Amino acid sequence: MRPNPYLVAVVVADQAPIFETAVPLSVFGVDRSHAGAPAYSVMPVSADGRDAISTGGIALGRLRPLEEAAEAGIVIVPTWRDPQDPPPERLLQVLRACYDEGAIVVGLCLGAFVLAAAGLLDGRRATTHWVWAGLFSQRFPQVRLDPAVLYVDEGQVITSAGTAAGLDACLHLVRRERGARAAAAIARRMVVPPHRAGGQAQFIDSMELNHVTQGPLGDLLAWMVANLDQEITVDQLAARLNVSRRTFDRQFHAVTGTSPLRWLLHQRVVAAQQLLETTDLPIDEVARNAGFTNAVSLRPHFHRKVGISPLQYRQTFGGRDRTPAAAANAGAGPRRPAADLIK
DNA sequence: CGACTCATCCGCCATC
DNA sequence: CAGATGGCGGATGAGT
Repeated sequence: MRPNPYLVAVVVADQAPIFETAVPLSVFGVDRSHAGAPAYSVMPVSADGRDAISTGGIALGRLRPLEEAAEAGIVIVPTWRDPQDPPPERLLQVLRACYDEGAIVVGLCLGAFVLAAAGLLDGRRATTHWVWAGLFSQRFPQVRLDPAVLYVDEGQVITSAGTAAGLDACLHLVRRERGARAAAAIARRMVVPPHRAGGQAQFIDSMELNHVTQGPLGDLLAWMVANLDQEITVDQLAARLNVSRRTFDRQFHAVTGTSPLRWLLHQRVVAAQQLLETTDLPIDEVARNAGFTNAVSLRPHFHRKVGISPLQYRQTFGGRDRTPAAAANAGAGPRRPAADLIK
């Protein structure tokens, strides 16, 4: 049987947080067809073969058997109870079968761990909640983790960063499959932006950064952020820690989930975003201040991470149009922590 | 664009 | 032995 592209199976797991679980149910499970949204239907399936107890002890019942996910054209694992807890083999088999039948498989937040365990991310790019990036890359070295972005679209497989980024991924999927108008209709009803620019690193402030990585490497990361306009080579960084180049690469990867250069590049794009928002410096000047040689080298990186050009970004987020949120973001000093913006 | 150069980065293996 | 370290080399990819 061909999977139905308008049927969305959501894998509900016992002990999984309710917010993340609710994200795909809210995007796909509410009929907004009168507002121009596509008429999806949602089928919650049980990851464990029983009712699920979620955050606050709320019971989620009337879940369908896992196997019925085979009918769905989209299968979403919205989160998982604990990244340390291996998913049941049966769940992994079902996900692989759905994939083989042509369904789009989505792992939001910790759901990326489940997709990776099923082998669906091997050799592909993916993301997950930044707190677990180190663990993820350690556990799944065959997956190319990008802990900096909100979501990664690999065609038949999509993964997203933590919590609210699941919304971005779901809306992206709607936009991709059904068009921008359909996605906008849903976003408008949910009162969220149809497309958020910038990656999840914008929600990691320097304090959190040191929290995750105390010690000499944490200091080094802080130093890198403070000296983005300098030319930084990996050999230099290794020398600063008094370890060999190879060991540095390994330690850096274990902590951040990425390689030094990719991490640095991302910080530079974020710095450029901030400068575009808060200053009127010419793009070339912005590029140099963020550590790029000129505007030409900034552009492709910026576009790849943010999705729009630096100039478009300034026109959208910079200048006099200061929403309260933008003003809060634009302040000097460390960026706001994730909680303030997501809650 | 395409060709070229060079740093990066990651698997592999020896060593501590 | 177990685990961390470091050197080597080749594929990759960024910059010119």
